Amino acid sequence: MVLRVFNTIDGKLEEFRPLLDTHVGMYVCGPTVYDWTHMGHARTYLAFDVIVRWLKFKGFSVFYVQNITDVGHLTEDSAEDKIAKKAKEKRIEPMQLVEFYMREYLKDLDLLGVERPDISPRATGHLIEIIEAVESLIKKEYAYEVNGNVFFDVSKFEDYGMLSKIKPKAMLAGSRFEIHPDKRNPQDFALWKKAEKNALLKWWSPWGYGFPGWHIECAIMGLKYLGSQLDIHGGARDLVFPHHENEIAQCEALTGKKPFVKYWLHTGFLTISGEKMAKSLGNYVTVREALEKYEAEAIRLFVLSAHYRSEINFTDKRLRAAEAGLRRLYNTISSLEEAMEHSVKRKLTEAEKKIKKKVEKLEFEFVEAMDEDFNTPQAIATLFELSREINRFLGEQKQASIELLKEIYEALLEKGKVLGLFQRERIKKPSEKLVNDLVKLLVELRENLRRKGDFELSDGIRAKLRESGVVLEDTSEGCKWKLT
RNA sequence: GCCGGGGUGGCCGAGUGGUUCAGGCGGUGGGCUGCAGACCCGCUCUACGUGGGUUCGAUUCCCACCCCCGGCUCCA
Repeated sequence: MVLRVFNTIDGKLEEFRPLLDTHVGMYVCGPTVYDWTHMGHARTYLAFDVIVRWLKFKGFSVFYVQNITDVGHLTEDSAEDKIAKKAKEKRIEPMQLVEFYMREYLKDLDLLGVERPDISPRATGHLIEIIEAVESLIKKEYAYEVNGNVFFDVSKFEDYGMLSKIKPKAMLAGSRFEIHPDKRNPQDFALWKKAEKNALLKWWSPWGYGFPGWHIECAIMGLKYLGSQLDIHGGARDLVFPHHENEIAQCEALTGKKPFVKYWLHTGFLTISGEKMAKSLGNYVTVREALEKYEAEAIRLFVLSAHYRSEINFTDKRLRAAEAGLRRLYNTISSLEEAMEHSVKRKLTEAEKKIKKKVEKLEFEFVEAMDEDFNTPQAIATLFELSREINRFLGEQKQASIELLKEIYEALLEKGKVLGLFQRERIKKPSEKLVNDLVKLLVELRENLRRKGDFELSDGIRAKLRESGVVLEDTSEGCKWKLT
């Protein structure tokens, strides 16, 4: 079956064919690491995690690059580097701040079960490449230098606006941006910025001390690791303009190869109370906070219960619903595991042939759903249907064929894995608290038996517990216990 | 203002020119249970923003309108 993906650049579904038969070069814009990762970010990375998993499931080899931006991102009001600003506040080295939040970011995604990209290159590790690229763009007359700033001349790039459908002339209409006096045209964007004398983040360049503009780092790292043409480039919707539009301009101007990216994939926003979750709006929930309240796989099920391009609203009710749904799926898995323990080796009965067929049909529907632009909500629906069929089957059968149960079990787990589900450690190690609670319960129960004079049973409990390493001591102040 | 995306049953959320359909959560009735839970079955009124149009037939296509969200150099 063919995979079809929705390409932002022409706004429609297209058959997915990588440039080199089964090899996929994929780039996703990573975070600027100056603060905790929030659920809005997680939504995007979770979506692309499933996209990568599905591509691999389909037999593609995927080379996945996701950058870490650690310089060049400016605040709106003071035009100060976000990282430098925060580092100043905290009185620490900017790269110390970067290192901290980068590690926490990776940890957050690990906790959510997101597979790491193949490489996570950092902007500051590519200053040489960036400077070279800027020089080259100047030489090709796509860029110009004024007072230590280098700008990309948008008027030289004919296709500008092809991704976002924004016309350069119309751009200024609702603009909230103050135009830099050195720009030839208001829509030109900075490739290299002159650094203030006391700037914490600055590097020497042919134009003096400065730092890279926001869009160039992704462009250059994309080219460096994936070549002049990428199969997939992704990110959230808000990156379409200007970030991705500018990447196209820079890369195509630089390499002369079109298109820079074959398939542009963009995720919808995670909202909260119907509004975009964003740092600047202050309405965000960090991944860490979410994980304190909800299990990682419940968060995942919640995110995947809406299509990746749709908006999804973060509410407690929905997370709880996801938890309940997940519990249901896990119940089926447990039932299957239990059934396998007393299954038999024999030919399939009629009922077994029937369930086998149903499972195969639902597996097919799962694949169909995922092939249609990674339709996870529909894929999840087939998982629930599968669960219901299995529950019904197991309820009716006393024993079943071991081969069949194994087959069903593996089918279910495999589909779950593609979505990053059912990875939970199911053999739970008892927590200290649980042991305490259980022993306390037994002790109380035993006290009741002793009061009733049932010493045979109460002594039996004591003996059994001793075998398990729990020693009970009946004292005048009541029963005390300890572990051997 | 310009440009996108969207409005589906109590809540969430897929989908489609037509006959049985999503799916989940919640509620409710029943089955199974000594009870509870899990699980299964049923129900949750004419579900598809409003008004037109095309069509034998539209939630799905076209037009207009209303509302929501987003982008228009901070953003995943």
